[in-house]
Amino acid sequence: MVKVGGWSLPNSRRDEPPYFSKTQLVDVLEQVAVLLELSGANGFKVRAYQNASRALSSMEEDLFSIISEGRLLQVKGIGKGIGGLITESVLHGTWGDMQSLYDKVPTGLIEIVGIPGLGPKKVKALYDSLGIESIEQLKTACELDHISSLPGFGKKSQKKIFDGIDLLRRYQGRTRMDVGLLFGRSLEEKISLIEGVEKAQLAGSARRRRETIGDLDIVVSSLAINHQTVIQEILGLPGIAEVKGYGDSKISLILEQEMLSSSIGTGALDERLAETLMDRNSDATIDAQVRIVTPETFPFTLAYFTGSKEHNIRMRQEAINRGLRLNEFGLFPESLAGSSIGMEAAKHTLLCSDESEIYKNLDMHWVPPEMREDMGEIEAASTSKSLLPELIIPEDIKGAFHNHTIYSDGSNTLEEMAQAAQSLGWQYLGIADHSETLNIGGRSIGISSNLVPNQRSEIIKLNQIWSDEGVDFRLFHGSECDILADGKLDYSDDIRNIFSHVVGSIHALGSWRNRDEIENTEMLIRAIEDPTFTILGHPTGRILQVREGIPIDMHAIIRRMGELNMEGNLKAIEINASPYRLDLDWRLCKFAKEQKVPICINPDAHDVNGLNDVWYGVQIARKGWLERSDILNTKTGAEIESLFNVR
DNA sequence: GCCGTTTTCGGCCCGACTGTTTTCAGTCG
Repeated sequence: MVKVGGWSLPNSRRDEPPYFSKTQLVDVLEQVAVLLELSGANGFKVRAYQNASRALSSMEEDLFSIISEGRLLQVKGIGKGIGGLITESVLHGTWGDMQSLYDKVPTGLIEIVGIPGLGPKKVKALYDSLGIESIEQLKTACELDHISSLPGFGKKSQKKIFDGIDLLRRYQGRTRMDVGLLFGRSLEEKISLIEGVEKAQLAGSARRRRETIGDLDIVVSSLAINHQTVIQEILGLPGIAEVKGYGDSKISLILEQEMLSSSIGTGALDERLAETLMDRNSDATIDAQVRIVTPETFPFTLAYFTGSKEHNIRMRQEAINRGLRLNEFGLFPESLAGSSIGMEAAKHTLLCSDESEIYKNLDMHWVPPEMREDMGEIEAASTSKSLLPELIIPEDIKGAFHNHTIYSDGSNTLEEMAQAAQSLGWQYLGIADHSETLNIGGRSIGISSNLVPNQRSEIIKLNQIWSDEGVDFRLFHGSECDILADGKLDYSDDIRNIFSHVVGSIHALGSWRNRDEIENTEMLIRAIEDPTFTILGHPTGRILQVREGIPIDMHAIIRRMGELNMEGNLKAIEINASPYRLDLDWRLCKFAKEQKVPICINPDAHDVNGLNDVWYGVQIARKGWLERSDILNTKTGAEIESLFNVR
């Protein structure tokens, strides 16, 4: 989904190259693709811009270096045309004649393509014939019955557009992973219990563990003779706000809160979340697509609706390379399928009892769902000895380093937090309360310098008790220390040296937002280089669906941390496991691993229940290709003690 | 616009669904 805000070419805040950052280029290329589409450009050209944007965003090296060294055109997906535009903008700060494209397309059109059923072609037709360039105008045109007589439109289209405008207004966009999974598992469970259902499995972005989920996809396996009764049963389930449509093999639904209230057998974690949602009297809903297939077809359909679009494209290409064709019903020789399509073509499918056999027929190892994003997994799975990592699991976690108590803005005591950690089977808990300068809304939140020793002695006392009792558990006395606008850390050097570990975090985002990426990166690196600095907390400050992170070159920061680690320091980076943050972004995890920067999965808990959030962090780590050995909090308490500043 | 055991043009992933048409274009995932 394209954001409408900031729909213009960026101006540079710098007076020397690089005038623009990679992130800015990624955004511009994506916008250009949309504008081209709306102005009726060739679809393949549009895709070229999308591909180039994607290529840039997954590029790990510094863009300016690549351009300076003349290596830009070696990047797959960037050719002469787009490469020239990128080079011009970065080196000279200008955008060629791109401004004319921006001028040509009214920004209102971008909003209009968000209406379900209206794509770029139809939006352009409305603009060309009726001059419609805003949602308001479109609504009026519907009311005046001006749409239905247009070629290619009709009465039904007009009504659909009119209803769609309302839908767009209510449309919440994507749903956070925790909430989406809650709905998804609940529906999955209810369908599984229906008679005649062999299996119901969540697919789509929920199964891939994206940090936000668009709509839910559920694939249901059932013998053909049972399909009709199963469909009727599903339509009658509680918690369905609306049935958008259904046929012989597919149901499209909108789920509402009641779906959660009657859920059974979910863990304590999910029950609490369900309660919270109900308490807030939230009107959150989520769309769900249910596909009913036969047991033989199930693995193909599951794989098809699990892979990201990009992963699936690559998979189909792998099939083509072997004289095969892959669709949601099977994998079959092109020669036998001929001109038939869909289920008919799949009559000749190779039999696969599960997903792994589909991959095997394409000479690949099975790829965990989280990794199906075309981020290198196809290549890694295609080698004779798999290069896919053995992904971390939640049970590997032995503690966490960033948690709050009543000393700052937490709501439980040291003892209560420790007890909760012990009941999770952890060997340690890192306390990292806020530092002195932090105040939110004029209220001071952090621990003042003179109170730090109090917390220290309380922790020493508790640790002594466990040690005496022979309990393998300890608290680490750390700090979530503010990184100030000039890159200095809060507290004096003396105070910071008291702590076993320092989680450096940015909280006062204002000045960081008003600076460019290059300056922010410089300041943050300055903070990281401080000898007392241990862990970078919620690295970009993003809050999912609320605010973007600060402009920052994460690749450069991770590279620098890697260098410092090579010099014998311990500089780690956090995956903040709060489902509303999930920052570090999963796309950067693999890079951090390659640069030898350890990752911590930190729940950032503010109460005893918050510790459970670690589970979401593990999902992100899996998505980011991380193994047990990449994660700092899979180490034992004794190992961490020897790594930290513990005296 | 990008790409290439088919090096400079002709491809570029697959299919369902919808509504408009009367064979298909556009949208969606």
